[in-house]
Amino acid sequence: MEEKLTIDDIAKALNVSKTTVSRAISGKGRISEGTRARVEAYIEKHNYKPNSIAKSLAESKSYNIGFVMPKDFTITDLTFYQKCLWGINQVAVENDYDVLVSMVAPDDLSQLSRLIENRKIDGAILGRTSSTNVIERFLRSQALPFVTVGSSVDSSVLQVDNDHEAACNELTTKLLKNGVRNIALIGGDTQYIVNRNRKRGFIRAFENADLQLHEELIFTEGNSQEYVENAVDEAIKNGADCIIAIDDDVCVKVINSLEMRGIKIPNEMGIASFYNSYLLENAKVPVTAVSFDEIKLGQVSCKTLIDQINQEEPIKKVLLGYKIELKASTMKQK
Amino acid sequence: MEEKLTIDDIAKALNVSKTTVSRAISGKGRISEGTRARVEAYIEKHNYKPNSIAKSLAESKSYNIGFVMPKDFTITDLTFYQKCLWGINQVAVENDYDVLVSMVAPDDLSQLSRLIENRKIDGAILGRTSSTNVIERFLRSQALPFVTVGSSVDSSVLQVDNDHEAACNELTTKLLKNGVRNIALIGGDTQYIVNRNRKRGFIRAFENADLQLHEELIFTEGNSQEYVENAVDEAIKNGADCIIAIDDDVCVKVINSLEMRGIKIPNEMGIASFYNSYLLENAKVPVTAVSFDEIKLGQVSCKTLIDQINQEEPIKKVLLGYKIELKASTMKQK
DNA sequence: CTGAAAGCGCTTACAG
DNA sequence: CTGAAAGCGCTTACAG
Repeated sequence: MEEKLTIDDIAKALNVSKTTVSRAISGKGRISEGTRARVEAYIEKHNYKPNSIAKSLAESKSYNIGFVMPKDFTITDLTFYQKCLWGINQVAVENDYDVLVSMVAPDDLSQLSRLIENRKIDGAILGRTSSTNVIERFLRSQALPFVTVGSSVDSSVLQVDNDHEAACNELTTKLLKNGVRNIALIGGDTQYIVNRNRKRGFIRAFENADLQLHEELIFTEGNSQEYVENAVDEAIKNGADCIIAIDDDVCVKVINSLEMRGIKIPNEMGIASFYNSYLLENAKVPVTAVSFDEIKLGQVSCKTLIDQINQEEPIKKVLLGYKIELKASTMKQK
Repeated sequence: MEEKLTIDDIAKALNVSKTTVSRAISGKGRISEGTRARVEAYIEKHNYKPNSIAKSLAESKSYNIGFVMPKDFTITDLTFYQKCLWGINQVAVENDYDVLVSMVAPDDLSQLSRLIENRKIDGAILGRTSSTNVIERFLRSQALPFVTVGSSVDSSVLQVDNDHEAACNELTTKLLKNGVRNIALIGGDTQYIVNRNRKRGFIRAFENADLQLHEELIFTEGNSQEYVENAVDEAIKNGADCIIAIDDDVCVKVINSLEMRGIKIPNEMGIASFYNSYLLENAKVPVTAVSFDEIKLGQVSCKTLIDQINQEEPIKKVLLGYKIELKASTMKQK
């Protein structure tokens, strides 16, 4: 391997000053087209790559952003984060940033705080928001720019989210139009805002359609196997004709529960879900589901963050769209 | 927020030189216990945090390691990587490193190469190895220290792996002792070394037991729905009495296929799998499976890498253990 | 045991 | 449009 070139080497070789070389590279400050081109040609030819650490030190910027994800993820979350990360990374790279991963728990922000103390990141993207917004408050106390993926209870926070409320509202409305009336909503922890928003959309659909909401069919305080099984039992007992699962993981549990109880999908019970992930692929019946563009979500949140880091007046709140696909799981056969 | 302290501030406040402060912090070089303690006390009191970027520049080290994962992951992979990452991160932090994530494809090493060009990482951990070992060769050409999680075809590479061959061998042996004879092996792409190793362990079990291996029951060239379904059909046709799935994802597909064909587990067909992940939780029958300690794998590979970065003569190849749990899916009821 | 000084490789006021 | 010089905040030979 050849020795790494420095800006100094280039300056000497080209008989100009380091300042000039630096300007030619960054494009900042006045510089004649001629010199710029000469420098560029030299760089191209000798495959010069600036030392990003030196740049960082001089500019007091790390050119890294942190993607903060919770330690306690479910499998659905995981694929979600992964796709998000993919989008984030794409935009980050385009803007000359790299992405550091940080795993936190509400009671353990040590990893994140270490990253900040060490000045390793210029900003952060929060993968999950909760109603306690501890992480948001922490980041603000550290004066670190950040964006949340998912809505925050704190409206002053930059946030990029799917429009979960509208999505759940539209899904529910479609199902109601399809003829079911006693729709159950199962799963989720209303500590998380995403679940609150879906619930709100669900309730609103009944209001808009002037139909009676069945409170006794709402089970939104858990995701565990036991919780879901129990919810399914209750739903059946209370006359549900359709179940909306809060995510694909819960959906799989619901499907298994129904199967064990000998209840046929869709004729005896309709099923719909959120995310339309890999998990539904193995289901016997194609499942009606809302899907989101997680990669886009990552891209937009990353762009928003970088704009903020660069003081470019980012938009405060962005809501992305969704797609609803009605499939066999909610189409009764005559 | 108060202004960030620098080593210079401390030196002035304490009436010593920067050199001394630096030494007190790093522990390198001779320094009297008294001054060391004074510096330490000051640091503690004023919550001084060194600027890691300046340190990086002075030492030409980034104190970052890259975790390289493939773009084209399956869901099983994903949870695997996640746990691994968790272990890696733990050890990294203990050693003052942070972890950058890089996603690559065999035909697109751009992200990784960018990270290296920008000197953003001091070493890398490869999450997946393939028989083409393109990434290994690339990293070597860049003279970057690295470790593979999983075995490499290139024996000169530092590698940390589960002992897949022994694991599959022991699993197969146990099943044979249990009385089944016509064991099928389904799933996996022998381009990946892990799958080759398992296959080898599988074959060896038959040799050791002096039993006839059924070549027509081996289907190790794919993971897709179609491939697995077809393999299951063939296996049934060829008289299999037990199926070993190459991973939990394949296992779920196998279970679904069997169910659709009305074949009962375990009485008509035994089932066993690898990883024992979340995916098996929703199965109706508890599934016999080999499980690994992915977090440990991450920890060990990270330690190995850091040792290499620090020129501390790491071990060339480490094989970690496994655990086999026999469950209902392979216990015929009388 | 301690310090003055040079260096890591960039950026950026400031002066021309 | 261009350059000399100072600075970002550390580390580390070298000398004492």
